[in-house]
Amino acid sequence: MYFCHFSDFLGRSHGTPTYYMEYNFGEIERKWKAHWNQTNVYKVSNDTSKPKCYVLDMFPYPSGAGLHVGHPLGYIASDIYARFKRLKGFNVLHPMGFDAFGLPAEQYALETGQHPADTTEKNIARYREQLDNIGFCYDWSREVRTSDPKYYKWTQWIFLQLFHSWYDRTSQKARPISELTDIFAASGNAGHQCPGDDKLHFDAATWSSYSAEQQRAVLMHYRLAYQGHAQVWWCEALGTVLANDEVVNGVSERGGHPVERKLMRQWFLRITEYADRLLSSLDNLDWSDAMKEMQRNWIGKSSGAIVTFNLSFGEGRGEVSVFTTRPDTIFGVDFLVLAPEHALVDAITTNEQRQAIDEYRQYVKSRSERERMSEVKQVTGCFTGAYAIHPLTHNRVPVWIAEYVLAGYGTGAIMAVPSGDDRDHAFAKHFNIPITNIFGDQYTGEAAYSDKSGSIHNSGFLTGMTVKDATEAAISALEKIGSGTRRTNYRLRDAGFSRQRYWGEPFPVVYINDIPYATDEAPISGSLPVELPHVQSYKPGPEGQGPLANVTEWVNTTAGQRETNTMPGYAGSSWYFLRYMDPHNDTEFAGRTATDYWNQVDIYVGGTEHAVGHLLYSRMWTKALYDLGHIGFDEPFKKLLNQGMIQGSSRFVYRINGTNTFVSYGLRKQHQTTEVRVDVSMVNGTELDTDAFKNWRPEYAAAEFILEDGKYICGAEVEKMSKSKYNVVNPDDIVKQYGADTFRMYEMFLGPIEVSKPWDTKGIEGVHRFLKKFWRLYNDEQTGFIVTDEAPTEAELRTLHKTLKKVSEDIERFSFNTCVSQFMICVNELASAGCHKRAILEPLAVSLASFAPHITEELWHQLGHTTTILDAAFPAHNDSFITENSVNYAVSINGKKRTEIEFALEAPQADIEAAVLADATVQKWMEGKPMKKFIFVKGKMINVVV
RNA sequence: GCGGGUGUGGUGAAAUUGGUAGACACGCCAGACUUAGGAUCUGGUGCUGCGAGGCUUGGGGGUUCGAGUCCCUCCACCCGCACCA
Repeated sequence: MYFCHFSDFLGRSHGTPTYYMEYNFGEIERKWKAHWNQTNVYKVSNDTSKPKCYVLDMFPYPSGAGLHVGHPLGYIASDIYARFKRLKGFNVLHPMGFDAFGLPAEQYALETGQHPADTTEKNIARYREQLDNIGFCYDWSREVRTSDPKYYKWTQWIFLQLFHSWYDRTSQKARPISELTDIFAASGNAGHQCPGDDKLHFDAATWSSYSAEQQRAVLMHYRLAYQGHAQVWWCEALGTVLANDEVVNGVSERGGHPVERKLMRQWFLRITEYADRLLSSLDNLDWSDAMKEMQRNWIGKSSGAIVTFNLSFGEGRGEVSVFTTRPDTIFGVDFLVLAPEHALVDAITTNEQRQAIDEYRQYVKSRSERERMSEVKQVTGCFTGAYAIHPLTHNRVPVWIAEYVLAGYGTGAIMAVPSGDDRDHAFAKHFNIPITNIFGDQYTGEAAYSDKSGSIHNSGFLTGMTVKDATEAAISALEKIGSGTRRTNYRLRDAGFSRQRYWGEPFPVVYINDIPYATDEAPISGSLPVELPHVQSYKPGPEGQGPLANVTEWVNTTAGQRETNTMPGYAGSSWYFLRYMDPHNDTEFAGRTATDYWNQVDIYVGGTEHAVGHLLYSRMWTKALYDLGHIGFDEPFKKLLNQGMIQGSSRFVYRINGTNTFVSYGLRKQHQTTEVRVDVSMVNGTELDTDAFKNWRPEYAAAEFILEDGKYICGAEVEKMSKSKYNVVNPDDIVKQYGADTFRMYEMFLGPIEVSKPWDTKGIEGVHRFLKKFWRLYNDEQTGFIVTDEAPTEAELRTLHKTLKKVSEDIERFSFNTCVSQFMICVNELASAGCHKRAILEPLAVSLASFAPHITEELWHQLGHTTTILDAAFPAHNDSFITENSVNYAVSINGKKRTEIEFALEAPQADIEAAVLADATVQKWMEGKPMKKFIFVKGKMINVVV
């Protein structure tokens, strides 16, 4: 039997397979994919005595562009891990789904005039096809789509749980709001400071005297999902609200229209109540330091004090609070600075300063946030004319406003200590404000001393103390006179939860007389889900409202008007890992038996781009559901693995300016040229297929080329893989050409999973050759199946067991590239030994099965098995086959390796020492000098010191 | 500026606890089989030197019998945060 190699290389079918004597990946993969599909091999049961393992991928947003070779990197890694754990006897949950709601789909729909439901459906079908092509072991019967009403019913339900809950700071957990009303009726809010308004105090009698509406308004300040007001970017020309990243340089990204800040009523999640728990429970997670650090930065905990200063402005009196992380520097305060937007500015500005202040505030308004953030060097500010009274020294200190103080952080006001803070120092120098030195010789007068070591000087009762002691002493002193209090501040803000969009989850909320009611409480008492109405037009509603505001028959119910905002993209993704556990449950978001069994995600694989968004929100939702008793764990993802990006490798040609002639890379310097990107599919390595280039576009049809060595060589550059850079490689093409098994292994072979690296299609040949060589251990191209029952040699057993050991250890530590190397070493050794023995090849096939599932399933059946290799057991390695009884020692003289000598492993050190010293090479390098020391590390090396 | 990470041949990389640096591949060179080779196989390939040898893990310094690995310092690049009080 002779096959045409050429067609084989292209992966074409041979018609009737007479059984694959040579590796015909196309037929093999087609056959087993169909078989696995028919026999439901990937279906996972919740009902088993096996130990569980939950392996999760970050589910994709199905964009119109489809997958490129970079996307599946993490999916392949998790698939290998999931298959490996199954072979190791675990019940493995490895699901996949789609994050199908979102802004891009709505945008794409608006642009193309298709309904987002239709485009999303199409995109998912395409993603599914591409994923299936790679041979993943997902249990598709558990698929979730966030845009499916059966799914978002429970997203809405969880929102209602948050709406009906408050955070008890004493017990540090969420509790039902009904318990809070009981507390208020009994003792007012004295024991539970209001998180939405810390000035709100009432006793039981006052609470009872409130009207039902007033009580609801108070409760809104406590709810975990609550309504408040926030600034959004409003674009009059587009008639819509824009996301932060849709606003570039103060105008809309689309169209460049002017935008303005607009205050709108919005839903929020009170994630700030969870700040401390989100921070402290990071310590127990098996996440990378970088990832934990990003979350810590985002939460931004800083401890210090609130200090209150009395104010005097002309005849007026008042007070202002500042937040400081350095209460120990209180005696160094030379002035206060308020944010220009601070509410007090108008009131305290004196008549003499009013014009200057108004002008300065006008100037600040004209500055975009981007400008305010990027210009760090320039010092600006304006004196208000008001003075503050220092609470300890009773000195008068001037009150300024400056753009470097932000309204939204702390209290929007600071106490400036120029001798201890760089920005305050620069400000004082610029405006000639006298500087009080509280650091003695440590402060030079040239730059602020912001170091926290050393001691405090010139500071009354704090003088001589360390920073730490002075901080404590200052806070107690301020507390005693009622001018300050200890305070922990967080950078973290409550999460905005409203979007003025169509393609998202509707809120289960109805307004009666403008007061929001949950649909599951009286007087609404409706049921979930609140379905998103299918509409033809989803243009923005009036006055910045979402498109749903136009659907009056949906908005107006007998009880009242529906909320017309929708939930943001992260709503559905904050809990999807729970739904996979029990995806068809109609009565609960997931049954408790299921969530108790599957518990936390053991390994979560995804990119770093979700470091703070998705990963923080899902942690908060998990904690809230845990507090309310719905699940039994309060962290969702035990271990996190961040895959690196696969970058594109772009190719360039060089057009001689003003001509249609292109010059090869090496000769381009001899001409004035313009760099032009070309599609990587037309380039083999760096050699351009000039005919393909001519056919690419009409304007290149008559292109001419200046070649070097008869070839046109392209320039190359590594950059992000994207359509616009013409460097996208589609996994479908690679699978067609080399097969899914080769593709999977090559992605893993590229390097460590966490590291970003460029895609290079050329390198795939090595992995493909490996699989062909592996195949030939089992099959001869002329005679077919050649596996024998001969007894294996010691060397063959050593090769096998070394491989089993390394591969099982490396998979556990997610080092997949080294596994592939080890398989190559193993197959190279077995091929050289001419090994075709079942005792070696059967376990080897199982060990490779998680990397190359198709070829190993085929060989498994050739070996006579009738059940799937997925249900085989991963062969245990036996150390006794691995240990060698002699070692080739590296022998060094003074730490430099000079020779190698072989000794038995158990040889006594004295014998070895004698033999080494007698060795001719050793004697030559010792140059007759006496030996000082003999270092012998058993099994490793020998060093002679002279 | 702060925090985190990375730096090893022409290329992707390996070296898990300090113990033979460059495994395994790509590419390249030479050869075998062949009508042919994008099939398969064999040998070579860090740099330098005719050679013995010398040099080599971003640069410099240190600890050690021994450092890619530990410590100090400097440099470059990537990621996150940032007039954050």
